[in-house]
Amino acid sequence: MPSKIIFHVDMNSFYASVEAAYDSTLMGKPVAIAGNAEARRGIVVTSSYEARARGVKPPMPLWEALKKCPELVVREPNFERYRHASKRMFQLLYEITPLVEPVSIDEGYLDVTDVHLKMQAIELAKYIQTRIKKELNLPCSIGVAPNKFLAKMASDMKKPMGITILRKREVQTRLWPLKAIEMHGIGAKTADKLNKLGIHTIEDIALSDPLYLKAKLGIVGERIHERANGIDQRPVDPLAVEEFKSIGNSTTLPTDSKNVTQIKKVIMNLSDSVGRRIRNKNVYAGNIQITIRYSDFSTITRSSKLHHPVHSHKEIFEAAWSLWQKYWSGEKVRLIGVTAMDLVERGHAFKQLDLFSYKKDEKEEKLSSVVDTLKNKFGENVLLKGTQLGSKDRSDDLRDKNKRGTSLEKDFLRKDLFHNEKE
DNA sequence: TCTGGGGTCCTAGGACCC
DNA sequence: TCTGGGGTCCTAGGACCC
Repeated sequence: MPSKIIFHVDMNSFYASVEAAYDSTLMGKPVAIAGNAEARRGIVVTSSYEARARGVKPPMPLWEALKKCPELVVREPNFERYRHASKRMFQLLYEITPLVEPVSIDEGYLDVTDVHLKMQAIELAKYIQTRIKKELNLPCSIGVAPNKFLAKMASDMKKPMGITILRKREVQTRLWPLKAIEMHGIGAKTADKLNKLGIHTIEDIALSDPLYLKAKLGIVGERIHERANGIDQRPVDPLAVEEFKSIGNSTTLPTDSKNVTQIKKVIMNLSDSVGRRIRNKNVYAGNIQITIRYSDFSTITRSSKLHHPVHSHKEIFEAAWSLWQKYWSGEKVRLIGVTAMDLVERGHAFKQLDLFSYKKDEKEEKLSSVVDTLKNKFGENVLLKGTQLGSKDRSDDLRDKNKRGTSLEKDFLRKDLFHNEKE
């Protein structure tokens, strides 16, 4: 199979950059975006490069950031603003190809294998980066590679405003020297485990026996062994963005509390908000979950399957409240969350049999409709030879069963996980 | 004055069924 | 003479990411 050309576009310090683009007096200053700023209970979600130079980086608690850098300019997040900037950024990417997979508010993959412009990949990357800078006044880094994993690793190598090409044959020289924890998908816990096994670098992972890694780490072990060797078969999936599995809201209280009246109100508000969000998406919840975090940060989740899927804030609240009454320990609470799970689309909420029929070609239909939509929007000329119609991968099996047919137009860039970033 | 809020995927145990 | 071996569903927690 001929190799692909995948881009990973990663916005630099996205929230802080958007704020600076919006208010030019922030340019060149140490800026931090942090929630809960008055209560000083928040964390730094994003910081400008000037702030990073003084040691202020996510996810540092705000009080600590201010100690390090007293002249830090602190802004509360303005998601409206960030979603708008994000939408414009992705629109620009869709002008290049419909094979765009947004993964969060500020990053996405592009499969540009079949984009035939009279440009080399590097020139195309430069073109995209320049346009985003010129038109939105926002910096980004782009990784160029034969698959998603390598593209992601590449985009991390030069920031801000970097373009990095990572070829398969360069994996040994450029990827292998990195520490294990720098691999996308390896966090603190896994890095710890690996270190205890004497595995410290990506090279160590690549050269380990895959069966040994699998025995120690399960499927994660298998996966990191492949990735360390530069292998990643996941296709760029432009439809992934509309596949919701859960929708939830949570909040940290201004101060820890065991005041039931106050907490009841909070649960009502969270239920309202979750209800509004699932109604906007025309889905019903078959399962409601609450999250309780106590003062000592210990966190429990409790959920229960409902007899029939629900839609209204009242029903969501009732389910959440009864879980609370049943499971609250009586200790002071720090955070409360309410989440809708087992989402089913409107119209399918009261029957289930059709889940296994006529889902087969849904994905292809949807992809065609994306292509049509984009053609209407941007014209024929920009696109496309072999789009991924008929491509087969993991999404042909289990995941299709859960897919829901919400309106692509409406939901396209509004996936609500598009709320946060970290770097 | 510790540690936000939005998600996904994976694992593991028990209930239940044949 | 104590009892196999599937499989699915449900629930809870953990790891990870932005």
